[in-house]
Amino acid sequence: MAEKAENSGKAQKSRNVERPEQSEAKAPDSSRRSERSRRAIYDAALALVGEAGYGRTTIEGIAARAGVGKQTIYRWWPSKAEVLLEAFLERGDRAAASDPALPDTGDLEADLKQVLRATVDELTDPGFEAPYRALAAEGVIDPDLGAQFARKLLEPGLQLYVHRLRAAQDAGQVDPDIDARTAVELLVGPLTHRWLLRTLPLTHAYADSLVEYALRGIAVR
Amino acid sequence: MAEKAENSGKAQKSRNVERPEQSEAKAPDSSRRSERSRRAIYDAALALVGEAGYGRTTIEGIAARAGVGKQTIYRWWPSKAEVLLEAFLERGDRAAASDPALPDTGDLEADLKQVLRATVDELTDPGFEAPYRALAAEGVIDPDLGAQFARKLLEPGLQLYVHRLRAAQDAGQVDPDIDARTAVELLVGPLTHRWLLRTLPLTHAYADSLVEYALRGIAVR
Amino acid sequence: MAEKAENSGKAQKSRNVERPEQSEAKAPDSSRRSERSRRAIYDAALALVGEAGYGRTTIEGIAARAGVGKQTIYRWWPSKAEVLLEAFLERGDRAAASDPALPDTGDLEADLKQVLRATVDELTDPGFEAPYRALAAEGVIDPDLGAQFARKLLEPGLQLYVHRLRAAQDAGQVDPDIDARTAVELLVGPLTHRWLLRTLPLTHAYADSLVEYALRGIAVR
Amino acid sequence: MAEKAENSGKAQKSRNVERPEQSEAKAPDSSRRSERSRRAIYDAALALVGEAGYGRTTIEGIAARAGVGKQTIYRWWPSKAEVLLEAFLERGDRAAASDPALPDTGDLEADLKQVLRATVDELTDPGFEAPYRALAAEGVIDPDLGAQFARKLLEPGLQLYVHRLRAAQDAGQVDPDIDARTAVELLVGPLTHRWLLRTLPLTHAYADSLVEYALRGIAVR
DNA sequence: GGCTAATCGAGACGGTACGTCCTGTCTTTGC
DNA sequence: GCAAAGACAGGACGTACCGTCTCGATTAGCC
Repeated sequence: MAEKAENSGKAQKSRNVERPEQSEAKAPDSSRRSERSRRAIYDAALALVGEAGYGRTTIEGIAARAGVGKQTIYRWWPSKAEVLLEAFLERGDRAAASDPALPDTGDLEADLKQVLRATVDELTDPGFEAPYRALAAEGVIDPDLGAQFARKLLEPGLQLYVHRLRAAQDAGQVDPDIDARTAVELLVGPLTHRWLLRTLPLTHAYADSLVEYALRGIAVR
Repeated sequence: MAEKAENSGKAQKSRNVERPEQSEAKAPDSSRRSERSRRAIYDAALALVGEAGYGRTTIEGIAARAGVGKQTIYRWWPSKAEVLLEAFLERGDRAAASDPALPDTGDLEADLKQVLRATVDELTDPGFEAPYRALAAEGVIDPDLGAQFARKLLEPGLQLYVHRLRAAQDAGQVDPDIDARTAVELLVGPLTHRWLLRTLPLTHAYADSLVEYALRGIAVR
Repeated sequence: MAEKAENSGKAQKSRNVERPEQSEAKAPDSSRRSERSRRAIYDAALALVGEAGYGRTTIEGIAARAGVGKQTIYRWWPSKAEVLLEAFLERGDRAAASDPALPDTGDLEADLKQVLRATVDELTDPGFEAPYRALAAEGVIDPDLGAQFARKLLEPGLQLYVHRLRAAQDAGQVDPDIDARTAVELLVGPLTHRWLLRTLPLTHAYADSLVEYALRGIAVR
Repeated sequence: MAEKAENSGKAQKSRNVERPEQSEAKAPDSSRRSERSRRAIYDAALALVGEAGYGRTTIEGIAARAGVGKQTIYRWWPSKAEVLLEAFLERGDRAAASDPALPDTGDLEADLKQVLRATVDELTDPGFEAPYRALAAEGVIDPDLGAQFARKLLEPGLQLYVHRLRAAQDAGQVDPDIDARTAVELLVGPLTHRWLLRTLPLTHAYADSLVEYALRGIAVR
């Protein structure tokens, strides 16, 4: 506990990192930004969250570990959470780029089971879990950050499922009247539910059951 | 964001709220506890979380608003999150007690749609949402609190669904080989997913779709 | 150089250390004040000013050296300068108490020469000089502090001279029409001038000359 | 209070403003110096010290107000105090040049009273007082700056008094055995004392008294 | 009259200290 | 002996400046 001052409301979020040309007040000049510092901050942030947890990770701590002045963090990010989000995206882009699509062997059930099992493994991987949980939790509270979290981190992954299901619909394996997006959530929603809320253990068997039940729900009648 | 010092790990300090008699060091005598202060603290905590958000709610603030010494809070709760959890339980017990079971009209689909729609309404009710989100987020990060959150707040509700589904199985409306618990998560998982992660709006139509898809998945073949 | 934020204008000076009963806003309860911390802060402040100079002495440094939280300093003093002023007074009270009057051997010139020579020695004593200069300089800039400096530190000493001169007037050694106070300043003004402004070295010979010239100026005609 | 980092000691850094040709490292080429910037900096420095006080005047503030880069200040001056000192000298040179000698009507007492009264007026003139006090205070703490302050600002003025007194000695109005320099300090020392240390108000009447007492002290016997 | 080198405005950088806020502990006083 | 009150050591917050460094863009002074 013991959070000090939620920045919600300050709202200079998403300031000008992406659109530096239209700022009204006092935008830093991103063309002169130190790439070295940016990377060092990402590394320090991810490392500290992994070691100490989100709540015990401080901006001062990140700055010190990165060998950077505090102002360099405050200049470019509006909050600790956004530092972590960008750090995560930077890392995630590589992962996403390396495997841009879900497998399609023609056997939808086998493909989905494989992917959901892999997701279970990822969500229980210690190195991945800590910062991801931290971000998710922060997004639960802060609508602004939550929206970014969903859009930048979650949606790209969900769209892969949507494409795979549409392919299955085209192949006549899934009811064409089904909304693919809702069907995707039928799969990943329960998984996320167990992971976030810790109601029951997250296992491969559970992943398999979900695929089976969900596919029955969306099968061609 | 901007939480200061996560209590993660510190939380399992004494836990003598529930078992004050076996404590090792110096348990306060709960028989002399001020009921007046306890209630005032709950009220203040819920009010402040609603007004300022979880992160901007402080123990000092709760104490001041409740007209109570800080030590009175530290004496009886190990963390800000647990104060809020108990405050919520206190309030929720009344709600749960007032309506202890899901409706059973014989029409499973109609019953579930009604309940899920009501859940959607509850999750988007401003007075309810703020502290509930705060607790959920805290539980996402803190395994200890998360376990309590799941056990005390979530499970009782989920069990109502399980009972209703078992009744439907007994009535031959649902495949008897289906695991009722997993089926429940097929319903509430996606709902929770949208609520927590804000991927898409949470609507009655979505609740209806979930019921339809899920029921097809668990229907008698 | 590089002073950061002069407190002039903030003006919550002389808050309630002396009159804790009439405060309007949020006066700390001085009856519960830690004597231990107070003394440690005085010691640390004087030591640091002596070692590093006034400008390089920081509140954080004083707090750290005294083993005290910063807030304990901010709670009781409005500025670094006032900490030092009180530290100095605490020390000075003992000195003043030990020798409450100027010598009176009947020979005014000899008495004054002795006292002024002693003053020269004091003003050039390294341990005494650093904090005294620091306070004087701060008082030069800050009218509020300067007034306190004059009233609490300077005036008591000047009054000793006034009494001695009045005794000399009563003894017929000094023109009774002379204003004793002005005569005192004729003696100590030039001394202070050389010390503060460093125009020329401060020596016993200079002290003697001042006494001679000044006594000629106020002698019985 | 709240000065941040006194530059004491750092001040003798390069001093290449006056001797740019012998520097060891990399002296800036003063022939290419921007006169425009130099004046703008002086103006900004004096204005800010007058408006906000010495402690709240920052190098960044001077640069911003002067429309100048920070480095332009750091390139040519070793400290904030020296900027102010030079700004003052620039202004003072004009004043000194316009009236290079004390009046000599033959009536020493009248001449001195006139000059001391004028000094009193100057020292209480708001526009003059703020930066002059600031410099004096800085010189009280920083020996290096204090020496410059005395040599460049004070001594020229004091020498005018010395010359006038020597003239009076030659005219047989003052004891020829008196040290003129000490006699000058007998006059201006007490005045400065009251001004710097704020013991009592600085008035024309006080100036007159000082002249009278001092002249009696140095009169021909 | 073009070349070149240094100064210029600008401002990002690694730092330090600020003064505030809150933590969790401890002590005093009253009930 | 719990409670209200609040002082305490500690530590992070976000801000303000420090003095250094690095960017183009003038702008000399020398060819």
